[in-house]
Amino acid sequence: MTESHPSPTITDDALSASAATIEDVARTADVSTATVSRVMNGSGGVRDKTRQKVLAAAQRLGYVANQQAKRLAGGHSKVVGLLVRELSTGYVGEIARGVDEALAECDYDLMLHTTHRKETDEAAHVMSLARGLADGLVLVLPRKPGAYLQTLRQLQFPHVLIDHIGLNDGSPAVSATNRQGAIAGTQYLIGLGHQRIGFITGSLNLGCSQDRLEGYRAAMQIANIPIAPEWIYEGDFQQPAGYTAAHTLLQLPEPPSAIFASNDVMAFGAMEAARDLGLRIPDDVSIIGFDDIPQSTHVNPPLTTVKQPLQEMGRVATQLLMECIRAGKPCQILTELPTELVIRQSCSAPKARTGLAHAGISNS
Amino acid sequence: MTESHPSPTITDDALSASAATIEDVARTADVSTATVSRVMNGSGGVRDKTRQKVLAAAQRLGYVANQQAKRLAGGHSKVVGLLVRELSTGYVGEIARGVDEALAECDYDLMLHTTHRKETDEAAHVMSLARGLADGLVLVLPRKPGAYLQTLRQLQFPHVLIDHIGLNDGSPAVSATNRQGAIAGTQYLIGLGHQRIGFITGSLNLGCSQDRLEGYRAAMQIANIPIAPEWIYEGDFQQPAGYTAAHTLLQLPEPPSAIFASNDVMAFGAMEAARDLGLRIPDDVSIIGFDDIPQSTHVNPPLTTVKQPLQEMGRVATQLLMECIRAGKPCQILTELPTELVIRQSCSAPKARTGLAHAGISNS
DNA sequence: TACTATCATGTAAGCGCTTACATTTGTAAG
DNA sequence: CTTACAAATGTAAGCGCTTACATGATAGTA
Repeated sequence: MTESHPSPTITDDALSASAATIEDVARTADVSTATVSRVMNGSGGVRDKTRQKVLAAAQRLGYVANQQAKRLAGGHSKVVGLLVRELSTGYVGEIARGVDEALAECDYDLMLHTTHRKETDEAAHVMSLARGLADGLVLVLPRKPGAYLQTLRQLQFPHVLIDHIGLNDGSPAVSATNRQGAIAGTQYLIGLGHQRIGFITGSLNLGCSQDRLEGYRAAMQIANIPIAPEWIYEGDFQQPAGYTAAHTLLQLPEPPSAIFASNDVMAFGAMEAARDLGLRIPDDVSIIGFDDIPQSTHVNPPLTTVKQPLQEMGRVATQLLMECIRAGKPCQILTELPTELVIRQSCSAPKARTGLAHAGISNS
Repeated sequence: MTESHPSPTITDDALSASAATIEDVARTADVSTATVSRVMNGSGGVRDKTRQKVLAAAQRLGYVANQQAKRLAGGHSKVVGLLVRELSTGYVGEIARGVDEALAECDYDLMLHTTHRKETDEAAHVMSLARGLADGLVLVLPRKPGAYLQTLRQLQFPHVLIDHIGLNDGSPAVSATNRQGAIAGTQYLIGLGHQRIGFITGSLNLGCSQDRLEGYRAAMQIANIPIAPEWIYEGDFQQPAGYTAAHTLLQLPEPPSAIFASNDVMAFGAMEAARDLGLRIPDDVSIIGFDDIPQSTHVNPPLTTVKQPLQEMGRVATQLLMECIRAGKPCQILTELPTELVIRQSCSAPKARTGLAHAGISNS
């Protein structure tokens, strides 16, 4: 296709430019392709002298096996697919990093697919990954897994979910102790003396959002603090939602003295809103997040948050996946990794607030 | 290997569990595989009635083409490889995002490979991507491209470099106007009244680092300000280096009143160092970065920086790549995208000259 | 009605590899 | 020096797809 016209350097091309196949190596080493394959894959049963010969030939020709052909012929592709929503937030980045590291250890490659592109294609892409491209799949916070999860299971295709919607539908999954984390965060706030605590939820169609909300509720109930309905604001894990939520909450007749955002990104939004309203953090309002993404250390003030071991989640999920691949079928395990309260400087005991005298409407 | 023993549910398996092949579809639709292929690829020359029949069959069987086979048989894999160092810094994330978006538009998939794993394997992986896995390659800040870049060119394998080491060795590349950016940043500092300006370089084996350093030098020279050798500190683009550098610079007998870090991450380190030394930013020391990664807005104070259009670089590189793929060979283009000074709050006039120097800023 | 163009389909040869199985070679025992 | 068996190697059949080419169907023309 690329090279059809005769060129004066055909011989050269054949030797260097166009890629060497297993057959070229076989010919050069004067053995069969089977032997070359055996040598390249270390399958044994090859005399040492022959092995050397083949290795030398491969080296000389710069032979690199064609992965597609390899996979097609029944081998493994040494690729696992990673399905994420997008890569801009630190959240996914951290998970991806964990996945990548675990993969590196077993010499696998990563096929990344972001679903924020077109929601509709998600299923098609998953299937295409499963149908030949990858040996396994890690799905982070899948959007609409209903469409393919069952197929994946039917196909016995190795896959692991991270932060799945929460239904135990038989696929292995790893997540964090969301409920416990939310309880810890809320109790910390309560311990500081807060009574009126606002809560910004994540997308409520996600299991983890539900769990966090529930944790908040549980902690409040344990402390015997009734929750005013208007304290709970439905967000979507995006910064603007955090901003709007906090903006609304803080202008309530009796505003909360602390705000618990279901993830750090929304907490950032909340901080922005507070600042725009002329409120100091944590003096006028305490803000706590969830996730502990890298940025959390850098914001001003550094954000107190419930740490999710993101990287480790990726890592564990991948290791689980490798086991599935080895076993040739999904292993039905649900793993929960512990969350941990990371105390930084965005929370303090509540103080009498001066009020909203000057709501400076300045945006950079 | 996995399934060799006869199972009692063979028929069931064939129908639902094990994946449908083109042959299954052909049989179901009562046509040849060639026709199915033509339908699935929209190659035309199929009667409408037949098309419907095939489509229906495919639908019913849940048929998804096997990419490996497709690619092997001469088609395109619709995959491009993305080679990056790591994914933790926002820098790569932004680029990857641009790449991903551009890819989404042409319905390509992304194969991610991080080189921070093992430097030695870089070449092998590149070749394995080139040998079948991908249709093209985007290389971000490659470590040791010498080993394979030439091969890639010889193979006429479509590839584009981002932030390449700077040698114009014939591969298409996109980068930012590093020199110009550094000049702009330095001149901004000078305009504020700074004379003693420290500079933290990136890894000096990288072209972009050289260019930025050179830009700094040029701007200083233009302003006729001699540079004390100790003002220039060699960093490596990592936060700790920024910390150490600033820590050292700020404890000089005559410390600089401003520090220009070659990337934002090092600027964050510098800010940390300044704070640890009890210095206020920007009152006691001005700090400026390079890149404008997402975090830069969130740090305290928000970082003034030279923006590199990271996302766009990824996007442009990808578009370039698609052209190469279409053309079937690398197009020799060097693209430079403009940098832009983003003024936030980490720089001000030096303390000693407060009030005097605010005039020279040309940016409204 | 017979005879071409023209279009729709089928046929089959690979793509580069793995692997079960067949064949050859080497070797130790009879 | 056979004989038998294990180890090394070769043979060839796919894996699921694309695509040049062959074939059959359809329709237009004389």
